[in-house]
Amino acid sequence: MKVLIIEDDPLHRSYLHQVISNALPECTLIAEAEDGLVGERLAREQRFERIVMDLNMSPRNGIEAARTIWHERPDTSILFWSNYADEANVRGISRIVPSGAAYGYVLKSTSDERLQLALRAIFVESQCVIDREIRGMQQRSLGHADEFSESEYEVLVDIALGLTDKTIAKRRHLSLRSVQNRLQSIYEKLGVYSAAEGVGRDPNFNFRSRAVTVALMRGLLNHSTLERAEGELSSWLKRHAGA
Amino acid sequence: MKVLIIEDDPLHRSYLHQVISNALPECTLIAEAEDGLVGERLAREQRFERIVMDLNMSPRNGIEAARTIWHERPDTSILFWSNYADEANVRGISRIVPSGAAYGYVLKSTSDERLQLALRAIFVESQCVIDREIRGMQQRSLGHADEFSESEYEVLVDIALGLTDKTIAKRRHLSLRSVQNRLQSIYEKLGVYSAAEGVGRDPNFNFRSRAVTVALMRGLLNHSTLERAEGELSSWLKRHAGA
DNA sequence: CACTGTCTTGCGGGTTCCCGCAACTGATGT
DNA sequence: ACATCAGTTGCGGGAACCCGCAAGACAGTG
Repeated sequence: MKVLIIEDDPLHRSYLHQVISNALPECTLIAEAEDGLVGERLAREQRFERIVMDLNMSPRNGIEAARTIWHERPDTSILFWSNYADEANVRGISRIVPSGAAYGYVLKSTSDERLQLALRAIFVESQCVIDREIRGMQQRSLGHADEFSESEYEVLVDIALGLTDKTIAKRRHLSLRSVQNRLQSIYEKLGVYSAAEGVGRDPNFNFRSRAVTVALMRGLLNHSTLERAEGELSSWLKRHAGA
Repeated sequence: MKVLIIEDDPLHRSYLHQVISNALPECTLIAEAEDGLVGERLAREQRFERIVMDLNMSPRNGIEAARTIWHERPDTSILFWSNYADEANVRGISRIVPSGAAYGYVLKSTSDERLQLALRAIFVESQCVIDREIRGMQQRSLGHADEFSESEYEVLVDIALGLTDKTIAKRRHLSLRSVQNRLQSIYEKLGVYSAAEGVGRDPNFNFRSRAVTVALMRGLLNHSTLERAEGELSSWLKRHAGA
């Protein structure tokens, strides 16, 4: 059995190395990569099927690396080991995980034992292991009324990128009014209408830009989501430059 | 000599502990705190005059802890040891450092030797040590034309919080038009007017909300700055509820 | 089939934003 | 005293935003 570690912090890397060799004595090779790019390369060249990786790395964060790795070998088992329980991360991962692949999401703050259990469950039993905190967040954001539908999420990203209603409409193939409807429900779900639990709409606020920071503070959006979206946007803008 | 470590990551904490005992053999006591609150308490109760602390912690991040610690004992020497070189952090620190206090800002990615040198320089020689990357950023943001004046920065924070022009004017005691002037220069300095180095203003963009994310991606604003500002805002809103 | 709930689109209009233009203040330098 | 330059304020207007209202589309249900 071979395991690949992709993690930029050297301390965390060596800690992981040690925990893995404890939890998986049958492991014969533990390789390390310090960012997403060399991680992708090692996974491809040495055909790793078991990977533990961090999410917040630069250049090339964990989600992007996982995307290309899973694209090349969909049966790879990946354990994400991250500091944060951002909804942006969870959403990003659930968008790219191939059906049938074993994966896990464990917070760095969990105990040694939990981490070891997760390692065995994923790499030996091919089970999926999601930390309780993450699951909780998935439920909360999925079950309740303030769930974000995929289309609402897209529009949220677009206003964060700073697009006008009109441009969003063009990009997402909607009418102007539909975009604005989505905006209204986004504002409502983000609770942007009033700072202090008031009922009415607070005339002190510009809902649009407040929505952006609220989404960021809630972890609904994060740095790398935005960078990725920015890239997609600029290529779209080039394609539609004439229009 | 006694040193206090304030750092939430246990691995980084023990690493710091080890490096400190190496670099400062004359040190007789090394205490550890895992967040800003207990850090403040320990510093107060046991009268630490030398502190190494992380910036990104919750609850109570490094800057807030440093503020209260310096408030109680302005001669404390503090070495900030952080992952990021955000302008928000640098700005936040330079706002609270008492005149004459020795402090340092070192990135976690620097080598052992540099960290050890910094420790001796600050805690033994009472010098200030700022990592080259940070200095570079200070220069870039201060020397060039795209420096942000303090007043512009305030307005930037306000639009990130989602205030309307009118409310910003009331809060900052300006006319409406002055606020908008500041906005214009902010937009210009952030380079929000066009995605692809065009000259004119891109009608696809809503400059206001784009400015927020650009500022965040550049590290001009960050999570904890915004939380702090949000708190100040809500108390201001309460005071001026009737007006 | 009728009923209901969700989603979309158009219309109209009040409000806010964005900004060019021009006048005024105040500080600085020669 | 005069010129200059940065910063502030008012005015006016075009564009964008926010949203209530109502009409249509479409799926699921009894």
